[in-house]
Amino acid sequence: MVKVRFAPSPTGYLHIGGARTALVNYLYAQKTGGKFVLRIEDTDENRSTKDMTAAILEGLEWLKIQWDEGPFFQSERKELHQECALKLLERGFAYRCFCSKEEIEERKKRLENPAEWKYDKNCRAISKEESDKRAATEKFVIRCKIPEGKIEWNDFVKGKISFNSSEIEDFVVLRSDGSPTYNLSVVADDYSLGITHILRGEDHISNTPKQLAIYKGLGIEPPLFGHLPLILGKDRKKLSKRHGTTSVIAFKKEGILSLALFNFLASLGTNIDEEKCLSREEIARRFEIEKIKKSSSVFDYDKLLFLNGKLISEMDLNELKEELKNFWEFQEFPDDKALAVTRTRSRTLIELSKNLIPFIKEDFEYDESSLSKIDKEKTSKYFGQFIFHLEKISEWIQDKIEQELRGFAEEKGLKAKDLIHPSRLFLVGKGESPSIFDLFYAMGKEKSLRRLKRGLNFIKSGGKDV
RNA sequence: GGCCCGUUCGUUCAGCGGUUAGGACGCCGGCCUCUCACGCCGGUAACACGGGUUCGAGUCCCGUACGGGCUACCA
Repeated sequence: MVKVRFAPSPTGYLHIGGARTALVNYLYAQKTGGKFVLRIEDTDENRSTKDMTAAILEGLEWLKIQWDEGPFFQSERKELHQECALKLLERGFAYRCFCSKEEIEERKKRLENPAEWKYDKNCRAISKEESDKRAATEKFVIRCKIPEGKIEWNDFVKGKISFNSSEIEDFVVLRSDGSPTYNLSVVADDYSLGITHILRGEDHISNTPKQLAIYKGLGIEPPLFGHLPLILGKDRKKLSKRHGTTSVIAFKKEGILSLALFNFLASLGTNIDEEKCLSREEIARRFEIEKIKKSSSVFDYDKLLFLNGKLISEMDLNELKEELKNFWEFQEFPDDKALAVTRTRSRTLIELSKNLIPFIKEDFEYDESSLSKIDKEKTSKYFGQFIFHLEKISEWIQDKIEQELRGFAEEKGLKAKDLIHPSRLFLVGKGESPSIFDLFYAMGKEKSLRRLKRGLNFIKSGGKDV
């Protein structure tokens, strides 16, 4: 059975790149009926925090990327990792290295090009007896012995990838303080958890030969590897957790819907529909790991907004209401009619809620430029009568309102616009809104007339609210 | 610098030896119209370059250029 994992290190919020990796793993597990494991790689004492762990879980939960097992914490599995290091040592695939950091630094500096430094295998030659003896009194690290030849694997995203062993140094698997190093922990955990496929960012490609060496040293079968192209920012640089604006939770706060982000992430590098939002189930059904692109893609916020806007206009109304609640700060909640006329012109929940405010809040301000555009003279002269006409309407629906408005305009020799524009400004405080008749209808007779009267007073008093 | 990976419109996804190189976002224009959106219609725009292989190459191979990743007793 397929078993995959997402193994973030809690040194920052869940960002877009991590979420994408998690998503691909999740989708692959869903598609194959396998299991998806969550493991927190919190072995970096200094940088890992509980808060960040919680933040990552929050991000995953919000996106509804559900894991089947875990979260496991790498920091709680140190003994296992150490056992593996010892086993490597016993089997002769690792050795103690007594070189101090200073000594290494010294030798490195002597190189014509220190950047090309790789551990010089100085301690590989030390005999077992001597090593055991020195171990009692000296500090040491354990290094993995990289075998001669080539290390290669058939990456199921990238195809065949090959490294020359000479390019890989005998890296540290166990530090001088006895703590395991990343590559060792990963292998030990992936193996003990029974991970069958490792799907991770391509920034891990260079770790793979090292991990393969450990698998070999341990005498165990390695899983299959697939390296996903990275998601790049507009500058075509790796999108990283250092870019605060890429945090998943930040998108939530910006009024992006979880399903929209889910769709957007799923569409990157895959042939999954990007014209409209699909359900999570449908995405999993369509997901094909073999079709993931080899090249990286740029994060396009406009596309996300498009998807989000589309979802807002088309999703189930009750669900939309639930989502909106997180962004709504007034006691009274807008009704279905108000939602119906504003949703198609809102790309985020924040926009939606802004568009809805005039339906609830009475004392909004009038937009300066829209205010300057209306004819104050005509408005003062005719609006009182216009309001009077509206008041007479018994059945408050679009057709009747329109009939009345146009009729009144004609009667007074006005253009419909002369009534529509001020009405719009008085109803929502700005120059843009749904169709005026829809707006009147959605707002209801009572509220509409109250706003109209307030507006008229405002104009008559020369710009003072009364 | 070294090693690894990549390269189709500005962005994104198709195309998997023979296509007028297609869709979407964005942008531009039009329709609708009371505004802004939505929607609909139309337009703009790409196979990085050079060699091969082949009757024929965006599709296969090799270089070059460019881009990215990694290069810790971090994960």
